[in-house]
Amino acid sequence: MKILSKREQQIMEVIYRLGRGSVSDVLDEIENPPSYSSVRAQLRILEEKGQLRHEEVEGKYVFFPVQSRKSAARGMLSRVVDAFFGGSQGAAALSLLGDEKVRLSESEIAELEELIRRAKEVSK
Amino acid sequence: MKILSKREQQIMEVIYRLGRGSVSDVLDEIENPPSYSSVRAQLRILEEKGQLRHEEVEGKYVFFPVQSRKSAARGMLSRVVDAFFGGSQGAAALSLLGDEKVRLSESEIAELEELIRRAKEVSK
DNA sequence: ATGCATATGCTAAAAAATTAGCAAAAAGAT
DNA sequence: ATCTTTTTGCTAATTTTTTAGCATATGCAT
Repeated sequence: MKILSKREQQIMEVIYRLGRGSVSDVLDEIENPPSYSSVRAQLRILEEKGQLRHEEVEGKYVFFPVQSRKSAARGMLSRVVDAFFGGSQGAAALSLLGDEKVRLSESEIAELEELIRRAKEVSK
Repeated sequence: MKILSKREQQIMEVIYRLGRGSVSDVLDEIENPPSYSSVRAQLRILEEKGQLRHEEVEGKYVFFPVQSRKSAARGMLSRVVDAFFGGSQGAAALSLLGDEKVRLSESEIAELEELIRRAKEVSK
């Protein structure tokens, strides 16, 4: 996937956080926002670039990502993993989980245990 | 931390991957590279912005990041976690570990088990 | 010592990104 | 019905980013 400009990235992050949104929705989520016009232009550009699509809902355009949140997340994570963890997803995951403030839910713990079980199977 | 431009990001990623590097080192790591001059200018700008420092080694400048790899990694990860996982580091870690291609080393497995033990303690 | 390769410093040009402005349509309120 | 608000379409101006160019210094080989 092509690298996006700063503002474009910011807007994509908003869209992924919201799931979908109109120009105003996006505008409201931006810290020191540019004009309504500018946000509009960015959304149009992102649609041209194939990152977004829109549908008309009650007279206004609602934008949503073409790529699923999951696959976009994978893409972003793998970039960080490559740059900072030498491509090791395990190391990156440990960095995330090693944070003091992390609190895992029961189901997350269960999933982790399952993953570990499988990892052990594989390495046998 | 201020958001960097596309080229600046690309160069920071190279620097973090390499640990440190001269203009040529960085140039060699870029796919469709601009001129030597351009890379030089970017490095200078990144130094002005406080992202990099340099020292002179055998007549040439070697650039290295001001922020440690670890803390830069945390920053990048937390951005992705916020945008795509609603701030849940656990969910992000599971996404990383859930990848089919992941192969965990024995020590990584041990660390994970230790983390889980502690997580269970906390939730008791 | 001359020429070549590889550095940096500085600056200006070119390209891309970002923003705002104006016209017009549609929806809602009075 | 008219006024106000919110919307889109289009376009132009501004700002930032990205790039290259020229002058100059240094090390190395001839």
